[in-house]
Amino acid sequence: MEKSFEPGQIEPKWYARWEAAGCFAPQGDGEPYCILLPPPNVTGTLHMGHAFQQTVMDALSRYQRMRGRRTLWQGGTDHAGIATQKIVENQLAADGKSRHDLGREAFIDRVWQWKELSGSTITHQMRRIGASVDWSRERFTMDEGLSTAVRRVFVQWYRDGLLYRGRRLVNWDPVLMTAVSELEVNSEERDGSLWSIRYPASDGGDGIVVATTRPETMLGDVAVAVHPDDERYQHLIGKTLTLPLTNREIPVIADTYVEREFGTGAVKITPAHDFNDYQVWQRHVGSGVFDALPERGLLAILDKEARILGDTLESAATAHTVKHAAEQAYSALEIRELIPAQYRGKSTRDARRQIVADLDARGLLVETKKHKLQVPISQRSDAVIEPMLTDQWFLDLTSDTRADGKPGPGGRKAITEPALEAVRGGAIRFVPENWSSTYTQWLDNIQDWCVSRQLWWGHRIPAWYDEAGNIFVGEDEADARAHAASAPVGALTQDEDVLDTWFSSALWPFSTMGWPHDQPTIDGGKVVADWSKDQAFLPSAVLVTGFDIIFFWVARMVMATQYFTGKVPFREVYINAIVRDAEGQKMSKSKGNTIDPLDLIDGIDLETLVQKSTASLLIPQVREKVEKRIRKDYPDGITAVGADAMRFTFAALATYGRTINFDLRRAEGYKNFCNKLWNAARFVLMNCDDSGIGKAESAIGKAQRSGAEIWIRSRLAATLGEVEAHFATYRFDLLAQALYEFVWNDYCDWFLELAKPALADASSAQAESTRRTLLEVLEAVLRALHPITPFITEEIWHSVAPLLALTGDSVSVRTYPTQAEFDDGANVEAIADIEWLRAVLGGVRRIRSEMNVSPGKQIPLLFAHGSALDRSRSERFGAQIAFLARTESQRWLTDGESEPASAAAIVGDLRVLIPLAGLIDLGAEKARLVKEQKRIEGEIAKCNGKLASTTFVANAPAAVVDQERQRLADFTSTLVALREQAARLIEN
RNA sequence: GGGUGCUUAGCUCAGCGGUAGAGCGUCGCCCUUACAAGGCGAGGGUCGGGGGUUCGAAACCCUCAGCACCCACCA
Repeated sequence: MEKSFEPGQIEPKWYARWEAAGCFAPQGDGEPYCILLPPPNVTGTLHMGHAFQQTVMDALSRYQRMRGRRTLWQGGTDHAGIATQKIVENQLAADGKSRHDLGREAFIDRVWQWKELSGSTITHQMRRIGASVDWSRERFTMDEGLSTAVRRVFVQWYRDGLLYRGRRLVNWDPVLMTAVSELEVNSEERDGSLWSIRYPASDGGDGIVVATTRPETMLGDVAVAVHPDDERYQHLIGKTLTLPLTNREIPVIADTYVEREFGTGAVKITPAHDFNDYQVWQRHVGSGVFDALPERGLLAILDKEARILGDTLESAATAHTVKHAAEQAYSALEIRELIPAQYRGKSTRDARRQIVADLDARGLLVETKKHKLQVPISQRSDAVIEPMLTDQWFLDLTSDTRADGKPGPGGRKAITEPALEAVRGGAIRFVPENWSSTYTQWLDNIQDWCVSRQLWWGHRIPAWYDEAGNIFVGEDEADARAHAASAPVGALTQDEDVLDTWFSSALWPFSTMGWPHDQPTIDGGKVVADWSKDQAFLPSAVLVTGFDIIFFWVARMVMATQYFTGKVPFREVYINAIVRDAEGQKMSKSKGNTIDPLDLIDGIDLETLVQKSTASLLIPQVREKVEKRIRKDYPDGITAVGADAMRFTFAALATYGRTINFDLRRAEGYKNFCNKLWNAARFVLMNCDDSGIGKAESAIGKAQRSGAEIWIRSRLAATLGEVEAHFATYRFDLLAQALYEFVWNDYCDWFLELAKPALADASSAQAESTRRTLLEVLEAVLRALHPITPFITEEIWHSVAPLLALTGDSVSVRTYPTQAEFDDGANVEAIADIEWLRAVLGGVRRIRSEMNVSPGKQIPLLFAHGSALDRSRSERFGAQIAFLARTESQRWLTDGESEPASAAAIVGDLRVLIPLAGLIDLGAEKARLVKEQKRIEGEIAKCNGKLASTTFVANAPAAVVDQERQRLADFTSTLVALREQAARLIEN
């Protein structure tokens, strides 16, 4: 073995071997265990959050695989509709082109090329991380099988009356030119203005002053609302006002939605461009108020680029389909009556400026003041979202009855309720548990899901329209015709839109398992899934994911999977923390605080890192800022720590907390741990090579084990027990810590050191037994660590296993060690022995350190007082004490022999003496004893305080009281001994 | 406005009713034959403030303060 651990030299070869040997395919006939990889978006490369999550999933997969479960880690990637389309559009934009220049087909081809590139980058990264995904089953949300599932689901939901097409107010992104769901909209505070505008009464009175942040939408106003109890406006309720700049009359309505204290207490109602107004309008439809203009209440005054409608519509040539043409024609006719010509075709911004100016000119602008307002922002484009009335497809999640009026349950009962019940009833469990309330609260307040997107990249909606605008839904055109209630008028044209990317993600738990095919799914000549067999992996065991997609993905998977398979998609949802940088800041490219997991594994020099981090940044100021930050944060670049150390770091940071702050220094610390393990293995191998230890014929039995061996085995058993418990509760931090402490503090610091004297006479029975324990414990540790650090453990294991004559798999560590393997029952004495030894050595070392006795200096040691057990222990561990305490001699004080002036360590009744002669300063030792006395006196005072309390003695459990008494007794005898020693020094 | 977390050593975080812990950092002494990416030793905290429950509280309850995040319709 090399002298130090070089991850770069061992990691690459192992992954290739595992994969070639098919190690990651489900094997055996154990109980199935499945983890679904949240498919990464094919938008670029994986970041630290992915690496963290995948480390957790990989650790679980490898652990269960080693425990004999028939394990599948199902992997793949997601087409990520908007995000991916945008990346490719940006690439085109660099050449001054738009997707329309290429046309739909050519553009999609281009996106596929990008998908191949990005997808392979991602899978390469995952391999470097060590992810044990079964690549033979890798899927992509737009591959053939999954696309079939998408169509099947769409059609089925449609036929069950749960998917409907409707003209509704949706969140429109005017930059990306598509609808988005409410989840894709964030609210941000922005500086704006609040304008107060007078709407004169129709009868010539003063009318009402309304306050608005969006004056340009006034052209679409259908009413002004006031609070029903507002005395100021009582006389106007039911009357009409004249909408300024137009000749329209609009009613004053009363609605409790209005806050009397805000603004003027009067709100303009624009149902086509505001969600609240839409609801107010709906409440008053049919109340008689709107009879004069029922339809206009729904008319959008803005087009899809958020410009005031009008003349632009004349060139409706941009309409790509019958559907769009019809929609726009519908709007165009009536809207022309609504909108004065001078505002048509203007952007919201320009229209606002002009309308405010015009109002001011007519003396109707009462006041303009600064105002902070919450603005809806598109997550994808940062554009200000425009609520817009359009035709979209929705999944009904709210009604009790079918949308199409046929008998059957509606969305709430058919889809939402079962999803709530799954969590309430415990069929699905969140870890940590409190996330379940986040989930249920969202589902309780869910809205219908807008599933259509005006994009090209994605699953095209399987709906067709005839020339009369009738809808035909089917898995393909023929199917759609076959299921039609009446024959289509003229030719059919397929819907231009695609589905929300989360639509296919929602099906991931069963679409990847071959649903709905009865026959195996073949891709590229190989079977990737077979529903008849693979549904055994449903429900999967655990979903590992971030809380940011509980709504987007987790809830929707539950809804879809239950609806179509009758099963929950997973039994547990482990919500992992979000990875932040060392200062707790979100990682983002524009901040320059992202780290590519591969750069942490392989290392990267500063200049390359700067170049890489700034390459994709287009704004010079951002570029400069990022460069500055990187030069400050990583003055020497990033040192290579290897995949194992990175993984161990992630495990150690995986607490139940919500965020983890990733600190590079932590990773360097765990690289040292890997090195420690490596060197421990070197030591063991140096001592055990060719010794024949562990061969089947070896006669070494339990009886010959030394106290140290029994002790380390019992410590290992305890550690394995802890690890098992922590795996069950997803406490990777505690698990990593338990293993770290065992390897470093118990095995390396103590057992290896204790083994050295035992190995001195290589041919002795003691040496033989020790070698066997060294090997057995090391081998078990390697297996125990394997799920977290697979590469280094695999590498070392192949050197260690043959020495134990293990006939294990030639490719990989395969079974997980159990507590029972090392739990030898009664070992109380051995443990007490080692504790004694550690106390003796600790005492001597402290004296050496505090008295400034050079660590290399050999010292004489005297034992005094002690019991027969102390005497026996000092004899049994004489060699270890000599080695670890560097003694030149050890002996017991004989009866009647006077004790020389010494520094003393007190261990129970025993006193371990180091004679002063020339070695130790008398004054310093006195001071040391006094200090120690003070500490003990403090402890004694605490014990006495407790025991003096009658309520404590009366009420505390007997065991606690006894423990306290024992502590008092121990401290007291130690104090006595310390005092005696101090007195003896003074005599001298 | 509603909700969920967090506040423990210089930093990052475990502990969640019975002697305050870990890693990193700091300070000594050491190249001791696996490892200086190391060894040995040391220092460092009235567990955010204030109440309460209890024999006993960092932990349980109440309250205040600060921080973070999620949801929500003040135009």
